[in-house]
Amino acid sequence: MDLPDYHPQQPQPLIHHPYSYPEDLLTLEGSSTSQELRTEPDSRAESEESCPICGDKVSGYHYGLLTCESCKGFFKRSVQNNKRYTCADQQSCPMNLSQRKRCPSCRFQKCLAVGMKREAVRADRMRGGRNKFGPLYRRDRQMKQQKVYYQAPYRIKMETTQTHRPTAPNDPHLMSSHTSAPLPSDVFHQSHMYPSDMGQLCAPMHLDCTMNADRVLTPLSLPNPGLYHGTFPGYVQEKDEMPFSYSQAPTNYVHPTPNNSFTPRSTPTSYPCSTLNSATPLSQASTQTPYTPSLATLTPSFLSQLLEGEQEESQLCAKVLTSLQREQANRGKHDRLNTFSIMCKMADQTLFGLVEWARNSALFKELKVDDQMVLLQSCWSELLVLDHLCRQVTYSKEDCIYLVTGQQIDLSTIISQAGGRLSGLVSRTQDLVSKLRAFQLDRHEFVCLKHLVLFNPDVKSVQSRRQVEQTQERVNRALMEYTQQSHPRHSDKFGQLLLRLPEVRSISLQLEEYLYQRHLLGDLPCNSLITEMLHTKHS
DNA sequence: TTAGCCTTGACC
DNA sequence: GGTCAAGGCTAA
Repeated sequence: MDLPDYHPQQPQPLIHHPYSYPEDLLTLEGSSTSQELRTEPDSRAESEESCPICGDKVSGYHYGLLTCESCKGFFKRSVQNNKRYTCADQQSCPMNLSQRKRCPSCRFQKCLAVGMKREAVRADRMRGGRNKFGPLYRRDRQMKQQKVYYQAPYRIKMETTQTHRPTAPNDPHLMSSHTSAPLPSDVFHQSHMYPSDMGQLCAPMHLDCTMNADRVLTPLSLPNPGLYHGTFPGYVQEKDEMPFSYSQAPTNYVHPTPNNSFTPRSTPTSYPCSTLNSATPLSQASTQTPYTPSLATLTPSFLSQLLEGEQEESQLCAKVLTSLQREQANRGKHDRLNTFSIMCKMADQTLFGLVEWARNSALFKELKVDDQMVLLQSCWSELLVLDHLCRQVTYSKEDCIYLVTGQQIDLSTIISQAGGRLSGLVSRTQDLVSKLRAFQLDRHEFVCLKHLVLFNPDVKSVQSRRQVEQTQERVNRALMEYTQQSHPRHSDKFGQLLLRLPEVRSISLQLEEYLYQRHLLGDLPCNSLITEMLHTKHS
């Protein structure tokens, strides 16, 4: 498999500099064997570190971070001469020691992306002396000397900005050991509604639960996190891993406040139109054929019930964390998951949650099991993308990506460390996040979009096509009525939302393609639902 | 144009 | 006076 931005033959450099990085490019783009390439923290002198731009030997701090001499010179020339480069390709050229000269555009972009500062190039060209970054360089050096290496059972090798601590799981399933708690992989097993081949795909992982349920992931803290650059994580980062420790969840902990005024998932919904009070029960309504839209009688209850099936973010977070902790606990000290694998596991657990969500949907339950299967098989990646979008719009800060585990990662970090293919995917998704933010999308609308994606009558081999079609029309109508009433001044919001769905579809297809290629390279974790979904589709 | 080496000068 | 991160020089 030829991945233009993936170069396993050229191990990417191990890096560490004051502004945050995944310790190695392999964490996001590398193969699952990347751990073999890593060295122990602080085992190398600063001069032996690798340039975050090209991987060459670092010669010192230059314009904000540790870089090699050539990238220092390149950046200086570019800024001093006000260069404007153009990439002849797709702005995703590989950047390493042998290829750094090929595309100055991508090189300069990477310089900026990893944190080199234009303002450190002196306008007056005065030589010598110190610049304003001196204290920052000093502090970074001090931090490098600290050998704080927390022995957490689970580490994520990526610069993150913790924005909240998830609530402790209150789901009794999560509190108990694996002997009694159904693993997420049992979602299919327990349903007994899918053919055996589907069930076999999701064999339990037999993981031990080694952590207390009331422990949560928290970042290590530094005395003066505010002293650092905005992208700096604010806590000690080892060269090759981003440590997390477990600590007791504070009793007064509150889940992060959504970025906008969303109605919490579990909170009873209110509607802008007071006339929308009576409701047709979902089960009754779904049996109506043909569906006759009735604004005054259907929408509120219909939307409420759609929302009822939504999973609490804190519960999902706890589930994912528990699963990851089990996984790590089951692994040896030298067999830790790399970041890409951790991301896959997160996505996998999220997908289990989405399958569970669909299964709990009253509308979905009314479909034949075979139809349920083909619909889920068709739209799983779209649901993942929508779920991700919802999380970003609700919780993430600008220029950050909010993980299901509650951690935030600077977008620049991801873009700079991921290969072109993945960073392109991330950028595309972020563009969509921005658009949805502008629309002030709320949870009602998201849940409608999820249902619209799920109930796709165009899926091949759907038997009860008419039923799927009617449900989709019904959700469609509910969304339209809701947007008209909740945003009367934005008359076209409904249409604008629907226009985003092809982009969701396109991103999801790109995601599938990317994941499948990584799967062929052996980078995807075994026994994952995502892998099986990919297999089914490609078979 | 690149990149390795040199010079400079404020800060410690 | 040493350090080191700026800018400058120059061979390739």
